[in-house]
Amino acid sequence: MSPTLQDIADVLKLSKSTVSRALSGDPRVAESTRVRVSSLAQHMGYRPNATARALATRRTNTIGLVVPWAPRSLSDPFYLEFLGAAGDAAMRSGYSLFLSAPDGDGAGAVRAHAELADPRRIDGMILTEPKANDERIALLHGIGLPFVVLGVASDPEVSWISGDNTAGAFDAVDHLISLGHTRIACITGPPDQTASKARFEGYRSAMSGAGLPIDRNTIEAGDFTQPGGHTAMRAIIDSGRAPSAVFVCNDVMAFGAMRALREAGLAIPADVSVVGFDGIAMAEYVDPPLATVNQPIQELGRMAVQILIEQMSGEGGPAHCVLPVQYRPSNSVGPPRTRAEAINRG
Amino acid sequence: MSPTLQDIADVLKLSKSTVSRALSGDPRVAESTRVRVSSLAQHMGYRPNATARALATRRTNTIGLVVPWAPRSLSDPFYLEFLGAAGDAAMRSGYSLFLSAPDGDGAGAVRAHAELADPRRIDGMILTEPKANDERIALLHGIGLPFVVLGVASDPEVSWISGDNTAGAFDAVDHLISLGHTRIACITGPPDQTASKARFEGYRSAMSGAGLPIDRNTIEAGDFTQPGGHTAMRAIIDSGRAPSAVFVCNDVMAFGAMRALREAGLAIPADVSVVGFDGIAMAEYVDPPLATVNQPIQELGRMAVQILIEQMSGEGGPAHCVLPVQYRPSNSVGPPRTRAEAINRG
DNA sequence: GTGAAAGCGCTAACAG
DNA sequence: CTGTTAGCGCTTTCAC
Repeated sequence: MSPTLQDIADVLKLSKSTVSRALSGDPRVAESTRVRVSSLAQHMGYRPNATARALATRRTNTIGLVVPWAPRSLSDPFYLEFLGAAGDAAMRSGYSLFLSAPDGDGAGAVRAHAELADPRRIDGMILTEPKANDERIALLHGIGLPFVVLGVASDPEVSWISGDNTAGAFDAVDHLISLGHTRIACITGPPDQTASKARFEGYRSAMSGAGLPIDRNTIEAGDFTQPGGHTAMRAIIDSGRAPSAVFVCNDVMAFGAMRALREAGLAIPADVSVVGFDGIAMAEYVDPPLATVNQPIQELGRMAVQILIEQMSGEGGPAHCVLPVQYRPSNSVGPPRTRAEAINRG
Repeated sequence: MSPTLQDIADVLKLSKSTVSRALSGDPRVAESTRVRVSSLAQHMGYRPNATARALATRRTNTIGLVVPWAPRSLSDPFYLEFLGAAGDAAMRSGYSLFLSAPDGDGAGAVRAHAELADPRRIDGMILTEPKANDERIALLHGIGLPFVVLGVASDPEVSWISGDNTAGAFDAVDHLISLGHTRIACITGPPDQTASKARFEGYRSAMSGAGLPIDRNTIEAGDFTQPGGHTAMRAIIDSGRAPSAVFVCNDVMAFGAMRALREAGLAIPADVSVVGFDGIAMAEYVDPPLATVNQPIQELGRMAVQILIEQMSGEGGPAHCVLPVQYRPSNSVGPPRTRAEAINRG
């Protein structure tokens, strides 16, 4: 058994109250005893029992995080990176991360959140992939547990942090337009997610800002997975005249789309330019390297934890934080064929 | 405040012990009272306080998991998938996952393990990426905390689970040999990790089994990251005559290697065939699709939890479990150029 | 400055 | 079958 407060108290002939105070830096305890206590504690290898402390203080120093499982099957590197950054930040602030990975449908996810969202188990929670009217948000509000959302939440009372989806999408599409593309397809995320909507809005506004029409046949909803991107791209190709460029709402779907294009015998970017979103490491390593919108993933993780800690301390109102993103061109985009040929002809 | 056992007991004019027993399915309690108790509990929305229970039972129903951070930066989808599967399995068995993501060097990782490995905080632990003489294993043994390793541990007292690294590597390299390759490079993982050694051993034995020499200039150590794979491939290319095939010890390094080959103007597989290891989803979506060794990632996660639960129950000795892997050919491999040309001339 | 005592919510002997 | 009694290890009034 590892030593307890009482063990230390016994040796020093003190009460455990005093030992507790000495260790927690209570100013009322004499400097001399503080020194004696802490050096003995060190010597005995004392480590406070987090469970007992949690029971007494009603604070667990633990943050809950539910990562999306279905249908992404957790294969999106974006989440692993986010998770790592959040975990690291939490640990630095003395918090631990409690992880839940619900399987299956929306109901399963909500249930997982409900199970995890026990104020006696965690002090706060990080939510990902918010939907338009997310039941989970209502649930947490009802419970009264502090939380922060990775992604934009409509309720102004809710704290959230997000990359600038609309601006990033705008920049990406605007670049395509500036290269001369006029027929630009879009593969969106699940329609009910706020990130999907925001990125589509960036696409829409860039298109209409340039006076370009949006052909519904070139808009296809994906599910943020590779197979989803593949299927969506295939549908766009099959729907008739292929676009000269496609804006895909996340990187892993873009990989699927690139594959579909190759299978259809279309070259990237000669026939079709492709742009993704997220800026995961893998994007630089596909062929051709994928143009994408870099999200500050590490920063998102760190800030999410920081905002949550503020929320948990109870001070200040809800925080809404939009982090800038950076469009990063690459060889997956080029001028449309007609234009390219014109240039070649000089 | 959510209701406690005492609240239920008060309403029913029972003692909290009885209520506790009724809820935990103790056979001694009368069927009638059990019904009354559980229906009231349900009605009042009673949820046991995990913290209090943990303090009383000295069991936390929590599993600790440290994911490797540096230098992989958590960008390897293999770990996210493993994490998800383990989390899911844990939850189904009534356990929660406690996550730690140490930053930086080996010392930081060991410290993170030491912090997490508190028997009063978690009941057991899953370790990843074991090294040959891993201090963390000694540490956990010293603490007496049950744990299971993802990867092979040399100490027979330690439970572990692993894909069949050597056989998988052998099959992959053997396939290359059967296509006529004789000069096959190898990019290994960090030399101190057991998985690196085992995969290299598969490579070595396939080569020597076919009577092929191993050229040290074509063996390069990577670090399981994309940039690492890129650098290693570059070094092999620069070292002199390029090999006609390369076996890369994980998929993300293979992506880096493919990029290095392209940058050097070498075609895949016409000039150089590439095989990876792990079977992450992304492998199917690069161009050309990467031949790789499929690990049963989901199964590894599930089994790791299952073995750990057995260890924690104290019954049975250490378990050592090797799961079969499956080599999956794809378009990133083909016959060597000379042979291909010979066939063409046919 | 320090100690005594109560209690966080639950489980686990030990009685009856 | 059920109640009583002790804790699990820590924090936190309230006294002195």
